[in-house]
Amino acid sequence: MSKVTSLDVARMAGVSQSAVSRVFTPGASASKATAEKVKDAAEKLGYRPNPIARAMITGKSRIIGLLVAYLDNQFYPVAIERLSKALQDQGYHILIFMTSNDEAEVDKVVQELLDYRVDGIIMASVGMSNSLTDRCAAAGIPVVMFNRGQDGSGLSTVTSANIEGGRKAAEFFCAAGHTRIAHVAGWQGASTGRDRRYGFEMGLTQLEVAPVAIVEGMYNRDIAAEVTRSIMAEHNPDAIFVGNDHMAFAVMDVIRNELGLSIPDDVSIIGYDDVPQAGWAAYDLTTVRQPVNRMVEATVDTILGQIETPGAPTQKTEIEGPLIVRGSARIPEGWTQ
Amino acid sequence: MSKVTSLDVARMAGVSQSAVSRVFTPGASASKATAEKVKDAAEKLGYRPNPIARAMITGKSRIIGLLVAYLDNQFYPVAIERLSKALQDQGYHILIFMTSNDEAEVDKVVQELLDYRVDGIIMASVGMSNSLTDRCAAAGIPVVMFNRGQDGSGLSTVTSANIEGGRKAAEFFCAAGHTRIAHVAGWQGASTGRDRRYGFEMGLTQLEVAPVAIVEGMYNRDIAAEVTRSIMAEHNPDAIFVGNDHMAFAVMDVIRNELGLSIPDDVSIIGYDDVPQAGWAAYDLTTVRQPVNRMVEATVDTILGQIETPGAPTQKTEIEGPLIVRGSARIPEGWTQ
DNA sequence: TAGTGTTTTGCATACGTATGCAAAGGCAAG
DNA sequence: CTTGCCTTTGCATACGTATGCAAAACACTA
Repeated sequence: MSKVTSLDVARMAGVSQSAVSRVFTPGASASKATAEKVKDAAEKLGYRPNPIARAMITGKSRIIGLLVAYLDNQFYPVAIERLSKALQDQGYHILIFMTSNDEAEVDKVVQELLDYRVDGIIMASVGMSNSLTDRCAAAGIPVVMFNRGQDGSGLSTVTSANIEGGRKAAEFFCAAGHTRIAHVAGWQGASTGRDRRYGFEMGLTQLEVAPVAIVEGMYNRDIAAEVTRSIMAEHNPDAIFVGNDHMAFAVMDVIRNELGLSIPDDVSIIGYDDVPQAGWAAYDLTTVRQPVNRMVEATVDTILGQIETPGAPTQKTEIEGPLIVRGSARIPEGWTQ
Repeated sequence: MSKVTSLDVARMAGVSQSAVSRVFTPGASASKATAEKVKDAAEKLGYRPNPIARAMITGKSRIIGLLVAYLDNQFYPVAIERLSKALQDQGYHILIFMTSNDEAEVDKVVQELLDYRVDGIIMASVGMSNSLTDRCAAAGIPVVMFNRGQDGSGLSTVTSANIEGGRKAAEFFCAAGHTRIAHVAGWQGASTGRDRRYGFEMGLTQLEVAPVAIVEGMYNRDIAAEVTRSIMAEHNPDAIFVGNDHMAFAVMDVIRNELGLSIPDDVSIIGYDDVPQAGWAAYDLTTVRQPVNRMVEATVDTILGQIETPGAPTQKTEIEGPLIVRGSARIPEGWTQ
């Protein structure tokens, strides 16, 4: 039974409870001798400090709350895996919550996280009401938005260079000589969706090409498939930039298997994210990579920085990702970059 | 600042701190009148009970530890999403850990969970040393293995009917007239891998068919691809049963894109799990479904049951799943089931 | 040896809640 | 009005640790 407390250890080692506490508290003063005695006794009794009691005193739980909206888009499982490992290495633990993007639900969940006195909150592709960001700030709990910006909130964010990424897709299509270009955009309620679209449109404009269609796919597979059917029927595009890989797979399925067209001979496709499946032979998707590793690294650095240095300024990190050229989009002649 | 305690509420409501506590403790006695006063005051002050302090007293944290090994196999993200939502609905929270299947690492992580006094542990496709199961039992912390059996451990398990599933694949292949049948098995260190293989072999034996090859794919995409190349070169099978969908996609990629063969004309493929991608047009995979919803339901019921009724017997739940017939395997004539 | 500065140690208390116990209150039957 | 029973309430304490404070031990110099 693991009911052994610091007091038991103290008695066995012949010291006070405070001494035991200090031995297990990094940065507290304890002589070499007592540390030895205490560690021995602790070992013998199988003592381990109780994190709950510790959190009670210090107000620090060494727990980080993680909110995630989607798990069907492979990008997030991968990111979570990395995040989780990185934080574990730093001695933090993750309290995970699945939530929709419904504001009321998010607020409820965040409130629970605040109750738990988590040391920080990471929101993966989830938005947060302003009243709630205020509450977090008031409680001194740092928040980092992963793969999502939030204007005017003063929160730290980590994203890829979405505008630039959208522009890259536009340039690649134009360089390959496409003229009937469409865009199945991500949810316009999210900054990623807006930025990629904006960058793409801007890129086309600069090259003096007008898109034949831009429709919203909501980052949802079924909706993406549905709008693809309409776009193809109504505008017959020869190139489609899709707001993320997850939707791009649906778009490709419709084009190849329902319409019997060939990719990239009839239609070129570019996605966004570079999830693992994008590299699988069945899709072989040309896509703008979001550098998960570096995004995770930045997220962890940011949140730990703010935890350890309260009052540190928030950071907005934007990480550039390359266009990964595979076989789903026609390759411009002489393309080297 | 959310530093308002039950004492503050008590003062405002003109009652004792105990009264406040009782109002917020389901099943404690409090009169209608004081409940009213207390709730009003709490509302006004923005009071919320501190779960940490509560856990300190009761020894119950309302946190459940979740260990996961893989997230690249889509089956687990989906399961986690369901698990998470179901437990949230019951007022539990999830502390999630990513871990390899390395025993030392698992033990370390579980020890941390024990430190946190979690109310229960769910292990998704992860094994646990016997010394550790003993420790959990001693600490009175129930453990449920999700999608993994563990012989002789006395732990509760929730799996699908893997042996039966393997047999279904064998019968389907034989009914379709396949004669050169192979199996890319899952990791034989896991009960799922062993059971599916055993059921498959048994099914073939009963129909008096001998497999041309059985090799281990380790539930790993790259390894599965590699063994597929060997199998195809050496044994030229006309049907392959693959230990899970995740590997099956790799197998299909190799067969279609590297070898230029047709599925199912040249080779029939059956997978296991029925992950969302299996239904996507690019793969259209015939597969044995693991009924995630019911498995999650059983897992939640089991663990909550054991939490609420300490000393309740462990349960081994096995849930049968149907063969989902799609286009990746030749369909036997007159197949109706 | 005395004196000074630096560690180390123990004591006591605090963190925010739940709960056993006994006192107080409410209500109905006699 | 008393008796008895059930409900509600407050008091006090406990959970397991961290930490400010002052006493004690130590190290070193003069």
